[in-house]
Amino acid sequence: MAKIIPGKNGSKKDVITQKASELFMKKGFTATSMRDIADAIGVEAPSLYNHIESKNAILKDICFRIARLFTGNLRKVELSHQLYLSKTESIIRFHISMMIEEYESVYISDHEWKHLPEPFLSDFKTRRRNYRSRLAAILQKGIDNNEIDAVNPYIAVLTILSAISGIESWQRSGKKIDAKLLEENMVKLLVEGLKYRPAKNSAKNHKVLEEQTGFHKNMSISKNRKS
Amino acid sequence: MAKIIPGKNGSKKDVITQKASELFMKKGFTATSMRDIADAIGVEAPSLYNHIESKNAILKDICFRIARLFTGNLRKVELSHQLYLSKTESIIRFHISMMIEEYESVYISDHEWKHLPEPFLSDFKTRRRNYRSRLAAILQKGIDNNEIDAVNPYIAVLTILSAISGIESWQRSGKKIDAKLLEENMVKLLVEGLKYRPAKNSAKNHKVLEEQTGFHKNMSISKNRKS
DNA sequence: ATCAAAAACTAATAAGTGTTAGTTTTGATG
DNA sequence: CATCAAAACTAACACTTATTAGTTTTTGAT
Repeated sequence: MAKIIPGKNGSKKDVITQKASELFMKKGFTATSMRDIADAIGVEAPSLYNHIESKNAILKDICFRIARLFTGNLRKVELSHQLYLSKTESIIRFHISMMIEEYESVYISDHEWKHLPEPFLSDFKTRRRNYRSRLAAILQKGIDNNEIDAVNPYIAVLTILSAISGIESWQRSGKKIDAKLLEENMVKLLVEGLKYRPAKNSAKNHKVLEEQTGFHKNMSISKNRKS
Repeated sequence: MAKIIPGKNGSKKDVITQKASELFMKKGFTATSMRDIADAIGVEAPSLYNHIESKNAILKDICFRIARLFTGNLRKVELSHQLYLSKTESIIRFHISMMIEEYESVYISDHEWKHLPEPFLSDFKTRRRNYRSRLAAILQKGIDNNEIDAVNPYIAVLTILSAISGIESWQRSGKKIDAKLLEENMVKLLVEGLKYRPAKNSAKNHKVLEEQTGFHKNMSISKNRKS
């Protein structure tokens, strides 16, 4: 009789959750059956129900655990004393490291949350909206403080978060990139884009582009800077 | 007897593909049944097979149509005479406008491609890899040319593409943002992050951050610039 | 060794899946 | 109106789904 062997620091439930995460990520939540999970563990499907409540409950556990981690970090950053740009950067770094260390769970809570059953679905969406608002509020204060350039903070939040959530597909794509290199490059790209830059400093560089290509005419990025 | 009413400029097959796209996006490919699609159109499920080959074929059509559009644009940009930063910007703009105008199809080809049946799955993955490589090559030339700051081009490509693919969740989130505003803000964030900036120009701003928070010590973004 | 609880098993259920076969209805043409 | 193909229908198939019920095996403590 096959059995579930609990890992060093995890219950049998954790073993199931972990194998399920792997499969949810590889095949998607709906396309993964209880039999798939059971097979991967080496056990019959009904046996799983001695440890878990339902397939939906596995998804719920994954999504809400990740949500708690992100919310916990956000609270810590909100209470810290840093410049708003630094707060933003440290949140970005947290997201990246979560994506690297827990990418299966984070991926699932990013991509499969829509299959949560009510009332968890509504709850999750509310928390998600709330998280983004609080992050946008930090950006807004950074803008008011002249640390961050005048962008629409909601668009910036969305851009940043979705940029980071794409790391997963990179993980999977064979060339595993060094984590530190990945983090530094992404932070650079995202934070440089946010930084407030007095107009004079960037004028020189812009000029070059205008002269050579008519850059300013139909595709300037500085034209609508105030909007 | 209910029937499929073809739209102004589309066959009955197009009607099916379009309704299917809506549902694939809202519920996911696997969670959407042929009966769901048929119900949404107001017809019985087997009737669909007078117009389409299979459920998988609907997905295949969606994914490869979008792939063709992106590849077509990329070729055009590659052949154009612009600075590499401008090429990058115009590709970014194309992605954003595709996301706004065809967000259901683009979303599906971004998120549901893994459910493609072979041999289409392998084909799609190859095209995807290829597209990213060509985009990374443009960035690399921009770096060599001192138009783009020295980042890892693969990471930059990934960051940019996934940032843009996140627009969808914004569309859905109620507050539909003005398309032009969205585009300008995203382009600004992403292109500013790429731009080559001689070290001197940004020094002043950096100084402020260092003095106030010890920013440079454990979370500098300029330290590892070479890596 | 005994006994109870935990956890595995088999069997079964009711519902849902994509799809095919065969039949009827529809709509345009002569 | 008659005809014929296009396109709808109903019925059915062969599977798969998550989950429950009931039974047997395993495990660990006495």
